[in-house]
Amino acid sequence: MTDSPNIAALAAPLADPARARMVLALMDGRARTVGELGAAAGLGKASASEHLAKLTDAGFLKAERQGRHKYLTLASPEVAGLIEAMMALAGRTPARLPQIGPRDPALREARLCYNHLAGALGVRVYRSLSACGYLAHRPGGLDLTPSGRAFCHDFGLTETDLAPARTPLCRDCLDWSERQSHLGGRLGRLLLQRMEALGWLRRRPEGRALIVTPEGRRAIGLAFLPDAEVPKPAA
Amino acid sequence: MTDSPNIAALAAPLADPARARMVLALMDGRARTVGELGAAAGLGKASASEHLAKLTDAGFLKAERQGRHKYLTLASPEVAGLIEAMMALAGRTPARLPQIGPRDPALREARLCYNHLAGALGVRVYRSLSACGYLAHRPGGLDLTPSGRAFCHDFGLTETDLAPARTPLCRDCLDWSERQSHLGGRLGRLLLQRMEALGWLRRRPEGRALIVTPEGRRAIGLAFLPDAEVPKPAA
DNA sequence: TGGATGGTTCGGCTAAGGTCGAACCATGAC
DNA sequence: GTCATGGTTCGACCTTAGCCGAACCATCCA
Repeated sequence: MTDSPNIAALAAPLADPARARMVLALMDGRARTVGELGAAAGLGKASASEHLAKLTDAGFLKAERQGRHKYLTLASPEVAGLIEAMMALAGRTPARLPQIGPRDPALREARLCYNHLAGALGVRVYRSLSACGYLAHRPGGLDLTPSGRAFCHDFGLTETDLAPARTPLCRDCLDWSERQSHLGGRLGRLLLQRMEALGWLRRRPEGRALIVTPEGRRAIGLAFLPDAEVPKPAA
Repeated sequence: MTDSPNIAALAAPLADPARARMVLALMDGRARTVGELGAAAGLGKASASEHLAKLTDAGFLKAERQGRHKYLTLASPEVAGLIEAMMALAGRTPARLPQIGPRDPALREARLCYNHLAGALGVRVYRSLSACGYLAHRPGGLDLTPSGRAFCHDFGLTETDLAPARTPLCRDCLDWSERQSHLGGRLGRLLLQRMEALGWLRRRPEGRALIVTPEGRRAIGLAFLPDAEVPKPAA
């Protein structure tokens, strides 16, 4: 009777509004304490603790103790990917309201998705890299081409950054607000870090929205095609 | 306070085991009546009706009346895709049990995913088409190349089959048991239909598993590479 | 050592929702 | 018209689980 994968067990932890808000609050990839997440969800300590225990038991969250604090993060990029995918679908289901995507324009333009860049800017980077032949799309996922590798070097990434490792270098991630892919995986994280180091982007103390600095706006305009054509199938 | 997309509202309908079983029962793309789905979930008429109303309200299912029957199907390929993605993730979360993928080997080899071919065979077809340069992967999705178009003609598909339309011709679908992509979209459906017409595959009256006929096994061995290499990024 | 603070556990309250039988409504068959 | 049947609605029961205050435990600080 129960030979099927337990979708229900996977969905149940997310089915509570308070828990969903907590998970969403972690979508910027940063770690939060129990108290912070409880406050974000409008709960007391007790409820927050129970909810978070449920989420970690279900494998959505990972906990790490530091002194008397307990820091919670999303358990894996796969989890983050599922959440973004659900957001993308949730945005379209409410047939009653045209409320598509985030209201906050800053969130639409550039935001953190777990640990990489998302939003219109993330999609633009992804499309530009694809159009220039820096990313190769294959069935299982995504590869950095040799020319892409060269581009990354010019961009300031090191050999060791791009070395093969256990986790995939490139990864597709469906963008919630744009309904297109942006770049995740280790490379997504590295590019974001580099852009921060270059002063193009800055994180806000709160929230997932990223600040695009004036020089960042200029530099990105030069480095990435504004509305890249998708590579055409070979003739 | 509720400025975030309501993940919870999306997850809640799936969070009940009975409802999850019903949705899973529809993953073969066929339509079922309320009574059939209730029986599949082990429920009475009353409960089945209520659950199914909830699922259709949430946008997961689509209902169509025929006489005194009410036929339910999955609402869209997007929904089917989310379910398969959740199955893929649910298969890995139970850190306690190594229960990966379906127990039924027939289900592993070839099965219906909504309306196209999934399982090891579906992945093989997908990889072979990609390796032969028939499918072009681009950021937003997937395209049929001119040579792929020729292949489809040889395979027995018509011009009108492959004509542009509102719904995408090709679509990635993450395979639950294989953890790789297989081919969805209109082309996925057409290929499956063609394979059935050729007598390569047969549907079972019950369940999602497909029967691979002996001649089908032979023909598929000739038509599709057994373990195709993934196309390498351009040098 | 004592106090402040973050987190967990416990107990009790309450609301939500799943289940079923029974009544009811519609459709189709005779 | 009458009956059988698929589906929905209603009412009652009961379990689940979310919520909080209070007690408790652990850690850090003074």
